[in-house]
Amino acid sequence: MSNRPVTVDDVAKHAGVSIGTVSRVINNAPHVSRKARDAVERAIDELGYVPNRTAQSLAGQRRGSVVLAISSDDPGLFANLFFAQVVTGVNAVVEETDLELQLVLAASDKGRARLSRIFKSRAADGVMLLALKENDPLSALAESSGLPVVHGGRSLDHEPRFYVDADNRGGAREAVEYLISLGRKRIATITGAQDQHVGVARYLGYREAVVLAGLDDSRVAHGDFTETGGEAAMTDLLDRFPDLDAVFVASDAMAAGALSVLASRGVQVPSDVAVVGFNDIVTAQHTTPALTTVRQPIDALGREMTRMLLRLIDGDTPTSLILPTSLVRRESA
Amino acid sequence: MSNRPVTVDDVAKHAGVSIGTVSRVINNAPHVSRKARDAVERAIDELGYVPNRTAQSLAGQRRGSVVLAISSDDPGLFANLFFAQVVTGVNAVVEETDLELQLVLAASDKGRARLSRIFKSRAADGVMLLALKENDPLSALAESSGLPVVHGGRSLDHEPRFYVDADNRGGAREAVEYLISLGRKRIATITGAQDQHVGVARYLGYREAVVLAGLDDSRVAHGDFTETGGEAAMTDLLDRFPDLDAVFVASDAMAAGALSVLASRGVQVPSDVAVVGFNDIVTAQHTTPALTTVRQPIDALGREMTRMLLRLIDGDTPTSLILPTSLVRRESA
DNA sequence: GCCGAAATTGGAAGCGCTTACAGAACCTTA
DNA sequence: TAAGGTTCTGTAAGCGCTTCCAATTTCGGC
Repeated sequence: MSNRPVTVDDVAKHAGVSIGTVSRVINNAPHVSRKARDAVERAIDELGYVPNRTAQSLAGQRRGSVVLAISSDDPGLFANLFFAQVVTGVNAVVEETDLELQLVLAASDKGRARLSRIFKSRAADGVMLLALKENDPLSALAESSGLPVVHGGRSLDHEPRFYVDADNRGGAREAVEYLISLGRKRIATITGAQDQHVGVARYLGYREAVVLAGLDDSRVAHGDFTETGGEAAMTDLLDRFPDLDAVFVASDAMAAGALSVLASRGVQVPSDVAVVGFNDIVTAQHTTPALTTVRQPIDALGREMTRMLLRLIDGDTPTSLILPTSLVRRESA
Repeated sequence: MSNRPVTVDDVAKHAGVSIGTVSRVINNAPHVSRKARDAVERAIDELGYVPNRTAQSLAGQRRGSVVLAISSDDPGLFANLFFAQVVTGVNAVVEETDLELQLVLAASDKGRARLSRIFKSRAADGVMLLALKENDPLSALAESSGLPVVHGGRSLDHEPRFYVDADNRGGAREAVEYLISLGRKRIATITGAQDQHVGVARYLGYREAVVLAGLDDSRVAHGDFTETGGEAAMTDLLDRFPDLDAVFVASDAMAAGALSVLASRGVQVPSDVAVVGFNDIVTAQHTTPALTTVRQPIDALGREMTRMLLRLIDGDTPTSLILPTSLVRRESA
């Protein structure tokens, strides 16, 4: 066992060909005779040769890696099932290629700086960006970098060129229509942050459904997607609209908060007030009562983002995608 | 704006020095005069130069990246808060360096192959391995690769050279001692998979506490860490030991299952039976009643693994770490 | 104001690969 | 069988950087 790793030269020598030929075999480029190819492949096997990615990318034009970047202000945000699931989906597709997956959590300035260096120095073949801040300077940088960039979700200020998003508006609308079909008439909503596209879209879905049914859309409290935010909003709602008979909550976390407020006030769910959440995080199965909610295809989001990025890298021009949601009926509505 | 990225040569020319000097400045190596350093730094600024990582690692000895690998058989496993939190911790430390973080989910053969290529071709400066299978061939490969490797958790068959683990045994023991301090006498346990170190360690902690207190340690049902496994085990326990007054459950997921069985049998928690879980996943706050559980410092696990790896890369010899757990008291005990 | 040692610098040789380019080998056709 | 294509193959020039070495400069002490 030599200590020095095996290189193309070793393979070339062993196979009795030139390094050019070895390289062609590795990249299965044309213009290699059957005989030469066999010899090289045997040599690779016998020597246990593994190409040096670094050298490949320095010499060639592809970097050999894609990055998944999460840009937000909340350092704890990644500790969230949502991202874990996105990563799973991304990985499933990346795994089929020989690309490497690089993760960048751009919650801090350091993280952001790192990401912008990647853009500037084109240190990857492409980037998937989950930009959670509105007006994220990174989005602009990403677009102008010339690197293939796929966005997860949209933002209020700017529709990215290529993105994959869930049908937040449609999902919300479906949820509310379901409540209506249950005979509920005084339907409130707890919205998510209204400075984010997702928050606005779900609110819009609510209004759309309520207004189309000729119902009152004024029972609104604004939340921030967190559990405590949900508690506050539910309390507020109950105080202002004691007559409400259903609530569409723009996230499961907020819904969990809402449920506990409802319970502590002695309000029966779903008999007195029906509750529907959004996201279908695991927790939704364990609330009391189990939460009826809108499921987002999160791993599909990851998968489709990655597929889209790969096509972009290949020079294709994919079209952005809106993934359908689905209502998961449990006990709360 | 030229299209060609700025290189050392450009900087050297602009600063009126040689590329050797530029390189020294970049890597802040000694033997550079104040004057030269200033000139180079100014040039870097003015030109917006960003070193090409690929070239750096090809020329130098460091790769510039570390990998976080999760080796398991369950493709869905990563979609688990545990990993998301580990990643958060890892990222926090990696972010302080100029290393890149590469993620490898080695659940499939492809993933595993990828990981072993990394080992063989030393395509990273080091790897953090969360090997969840016992007897994972990857562990052996990792050790023999000569690359710095830090393990998260231990395995039954083999104590890794460098690892970070939670104090599973001590945490379990503390949980059971707490139940004892509550006056419970007939304490059962639902164990985790007994072919994993973590499962065995928690079981050992249970026995240690129970036996030391002179109580009976025979009320045991084996689970598999899943919710349904917890349900089955709880049912079994209730049938075999109708007199039990407490259960230490080796994971929160199983505890959730146990709680629902308890509820359906009309057993009051905690008055009839006290329940303590392990892990403190988010769900633990939302069960009914809220679950008393042992918290693992998961992000600390990620952080410490990374610190350990960095030291290893620097040529130090760190010592393995066992991180303390803490009991989180909620309503179930 | 001179000497040797130490600090600084430039230049060049790679790192392991890809990719023209040009030459060699092999087929076609007439 | 020779001309004119094709298809292979080897060679060499980089990719952008680090680092070694030798050359140059600087500097303290006499």
